Amino acid sequence: MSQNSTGNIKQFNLGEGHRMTPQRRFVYEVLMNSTDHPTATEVFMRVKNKMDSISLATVYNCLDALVGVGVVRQVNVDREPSRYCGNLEPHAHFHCENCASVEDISLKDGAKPSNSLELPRGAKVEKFEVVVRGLCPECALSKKTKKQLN
Amino acid sequence: MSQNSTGNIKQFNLGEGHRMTPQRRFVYEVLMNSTDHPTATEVFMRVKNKMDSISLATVYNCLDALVGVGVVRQVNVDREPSRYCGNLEPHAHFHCENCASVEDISLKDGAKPSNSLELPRGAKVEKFEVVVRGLCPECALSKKTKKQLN
DNA sequence: TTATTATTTAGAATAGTTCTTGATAAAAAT
DNA sequence: ATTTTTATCAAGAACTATTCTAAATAATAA
Repeated sequence: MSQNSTGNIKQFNLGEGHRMTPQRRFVYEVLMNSTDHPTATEVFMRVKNKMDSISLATVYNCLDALVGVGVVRQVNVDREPSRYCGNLEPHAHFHCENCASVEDISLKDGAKPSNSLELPRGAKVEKFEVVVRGLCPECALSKKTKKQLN
Repeated sequence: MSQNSTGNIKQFNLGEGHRMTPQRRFVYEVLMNSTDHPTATEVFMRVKNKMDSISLATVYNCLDALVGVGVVRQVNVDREPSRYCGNLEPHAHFHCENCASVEDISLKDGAKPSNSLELPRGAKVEKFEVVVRGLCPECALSKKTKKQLN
């Protein structure tokens, strides 16, 4: 069973003028049961297993709504397809240039990436996005092995 | 005169099998004379003033070549059009959600954003990208003023 | 000079995302 | 309950930044 089973999904309202529909609930559940930062299309395929009638456009709508309400994060790495993330804790992302996986990176206790920046005086900061690009441990290992064989 | 006048543009080779063509030189000069992180289309328009025959596809080709050689940085914020940056010093970017401008943010002396991250053991880090989103000083001020008027 | 290779150009193609429109469903008002 | 209003869904068209294709051009190597 995944780390957040369907039964444990947090209940919440979407706020004034927004409805919690079955489609939105399924999209939310898929994200809470995923740690691999699926794209909209991947979310679509996973939800479609439970609700065959759902459309890709609806998944985009639902993701927009959930991101807008703040219960889901949108993660962009370069101009690749947007990915979605149910982890609301402040964290960064590691993007593997070989296998294209995206993993969460947690922040060291008390450390803020913003502490190392000379922020513009008077600017109002809304949020930080930190992306680290490179090779994940698995790909770093397999590339090294491959290089040794040549 | 801009901070890097055309006459002061650094000379460089593109390496084995790569040619420094007039198109590439114009694209490079535009970036060295810009601090506003133009998009490919904006670079195209600026180069077109000096070389009317250049095409947008060529600007994309040139930008790719210059980024590949490492004399120019590609900056992505969300999934907006890629922007290009002649500043090779390690730095972060501030993106204004109101006027969509992108400004450089310098790093505090000796500080590395990576120091605040729990990087995956065994990962091979290629580069960091730090984006701060919010309101630039000008927009923060004008929004505050507008709010006071209401 | 000839052959090879890299580059440019214009336009077509691609792909993720957004938009449009009519249908459906939920909530509010009567 | 019934009507009215509003929000959402679904299918496909439209949009747009970027990449690809193919032919022409230019530069380099032989």
